[in-house]
Amino acid sequence: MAKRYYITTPIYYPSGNWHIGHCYTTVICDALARFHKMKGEEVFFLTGTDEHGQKVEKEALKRGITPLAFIDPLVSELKDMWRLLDVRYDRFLRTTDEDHVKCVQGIYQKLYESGDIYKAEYEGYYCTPCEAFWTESQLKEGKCPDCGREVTKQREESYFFRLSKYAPRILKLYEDNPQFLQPTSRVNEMVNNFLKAGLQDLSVSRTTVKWGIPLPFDEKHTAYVWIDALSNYISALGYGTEKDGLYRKFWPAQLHLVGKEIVRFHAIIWPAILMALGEPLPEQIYGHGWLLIGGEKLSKSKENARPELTDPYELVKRYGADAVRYYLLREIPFGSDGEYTTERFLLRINADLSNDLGNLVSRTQAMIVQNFGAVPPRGEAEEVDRELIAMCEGLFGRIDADMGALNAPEALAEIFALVGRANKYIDETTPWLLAKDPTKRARLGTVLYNLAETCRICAVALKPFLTVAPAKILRSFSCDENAGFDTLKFGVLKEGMAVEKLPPVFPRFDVKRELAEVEKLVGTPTPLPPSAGGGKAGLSSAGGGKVGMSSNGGGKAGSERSEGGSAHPERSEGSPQTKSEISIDDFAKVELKIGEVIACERVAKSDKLLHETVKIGDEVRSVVSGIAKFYTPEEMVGKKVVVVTNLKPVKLRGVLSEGMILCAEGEDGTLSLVSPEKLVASGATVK
RNA sequence: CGCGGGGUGGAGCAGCCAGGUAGCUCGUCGGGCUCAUAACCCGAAGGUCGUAGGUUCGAAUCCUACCCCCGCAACCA
Repeated sequence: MAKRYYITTPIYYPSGNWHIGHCYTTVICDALARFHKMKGEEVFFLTGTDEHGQKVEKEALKRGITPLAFIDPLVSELKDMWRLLDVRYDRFLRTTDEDHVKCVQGIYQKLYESGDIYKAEYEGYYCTPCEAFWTESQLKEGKCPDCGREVTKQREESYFFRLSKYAPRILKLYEDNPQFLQPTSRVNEMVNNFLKAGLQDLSVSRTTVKWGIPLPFDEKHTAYVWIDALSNYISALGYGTEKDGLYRKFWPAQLHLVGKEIVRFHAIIWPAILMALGEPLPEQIYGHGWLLIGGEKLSKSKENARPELTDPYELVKRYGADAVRYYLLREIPFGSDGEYTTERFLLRINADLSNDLGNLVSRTQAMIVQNFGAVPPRGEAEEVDRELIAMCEGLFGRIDADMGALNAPEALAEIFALVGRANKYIDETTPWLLAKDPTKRARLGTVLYNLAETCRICAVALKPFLTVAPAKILRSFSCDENAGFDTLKFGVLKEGMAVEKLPPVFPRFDVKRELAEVEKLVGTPTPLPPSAGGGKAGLSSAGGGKVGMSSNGGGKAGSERSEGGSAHPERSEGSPQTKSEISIDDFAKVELKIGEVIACERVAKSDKLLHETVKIGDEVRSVVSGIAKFYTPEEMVGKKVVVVTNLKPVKLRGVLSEGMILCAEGEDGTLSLVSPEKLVASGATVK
């Protein structure tokens, strides 16, 4: 029986902001799935969406539509994105799918009956703004650990999962099984942060959220979104139903690939649930790093942030699925965070795909077509040939080892080492000289055969990673584009097979021109880092935004909230510093007035915030600003400042802020207040 | 003493766990080649491996202390 391989992505929370981070996780999984399929294994690749929870409920309510009406378009967008990137999953699970809902209910029922889920009063502390319950031990100095605001004691009825009971077994699991959680640094994180302190029983139901799965034994309660979400890994296979053939075949999974921010749920809660159910545990949880967007890291200075094109749709449209897949699989250092910039992207695909691989195919095919018209006969191998052939023969073993360690960048490096070797081989054997000497025709044939065969082998090896070009290359050598890894040996091409000269498989991009166009597309021009570009007056404060790779959505790690992953609110259209052109009407939406600071104090337990009382005409407002590092409360008093007066009020550190004071931000991040040049009465309009 | 990651030629990184000539990609400079997508091949320059001690015949690697950067916790409206 064929070996089986079950691999999953997290299920994604439909926030309406599908970004390149989602692509990263999913493309790696897709490459792994394809790789194992090509090895002849039976593969099941699962992805999907996590659709329940308070946040969706609220968003839908806000729009006056049903949750599903809100979610459906987002889900089809996501599926479109996978189609664009040639991601081929075996199932796309939505947590609103009927079979999933039934399965989750079954899980609750079973755990309830076994006593692992029990009903209790949740005497907790409620933080109204966060809508979160906290236990006494979770509080920080008696305040909400999430936002630091006051909490009130309340009781809520809730069902609990006996997570505490499983802590020792989970610790032992890590010890006995170093492969279970990777990279190993994550193990320390789990052990130090959570397990050592001892686990609390986990509240696994909500009465405040309606958009979710009702508990079978108590309809007033809705399933906790993380239990709902995690269950997808087995519900997708029909766990607990009569049709559990897939489950029996594929469970336990070989790999749950997740972003590092949700490792905790996968490495602690999920195994505990499976233990409680008496089911086998997945073989491995891998917590990958994040893709950082924009900017050449550096300090806090946000001036270095460059506008980057990161919209996956745009990227694929512009550069093709292969280029995007290649970059994601090749450039991000394995296991750690990586950084995306348009420039690096372009340099990478130009250097590897166009210059090395595409050009190798071009020159090989050109010479074959010019001199033979088809695959030439293969003669006696010389020393140089043998070196190339040996490298071809050993290729599969090397990439198999790399992929076994989930190391796609290294596997690709191996393939491109062979591409490089072949380019060098051309210089060593100088086929264009051989072609001029009729007595060397046999040797020429051998050289070109070796090159053609190397091209074919590289194409086959690249198939899990790239989905367009390898097939094209294989067809142009009259080879089966569906070939598996069993063809990764030297000598498969036969004399006389037709060879077609392809147009450039990967056309080169003019980096300078692309960068300029991307800037135009995304917005503001790039301030050259070393130049004295000066500061920017900005409403915006976020710099190079970080994009969470694959937030599963059920709230940030460490919190008990059910509100759902807002892991990447920073990036809206384009990059934060990049504004597109607007009309005067758009500008008119912002109401700016002159205000006078009449009182100012630090915000308690905050190192960045000042709380100003600002007089704007007859009105007095409370405003909080993140400028404590640059201005003392004393010097603020009496200042005339520009205030955005129609901004939606928010609470920062528990203090109400009813506006924003404009500042210019210097190159080093220093903030400087913007003030009227001449004497103007407070309340005056700024336009 | 909150948790975690990191500091290696101009840029991005590997090497560290198991100490033994500091390596890769890109960039720069020089040369070669003309089959090829101004691509390809060769060579060179460029490094106090964050700092200071220690262990050792020998330290980027092991130990100790310290400095700096980033992320999270927990705040830039």
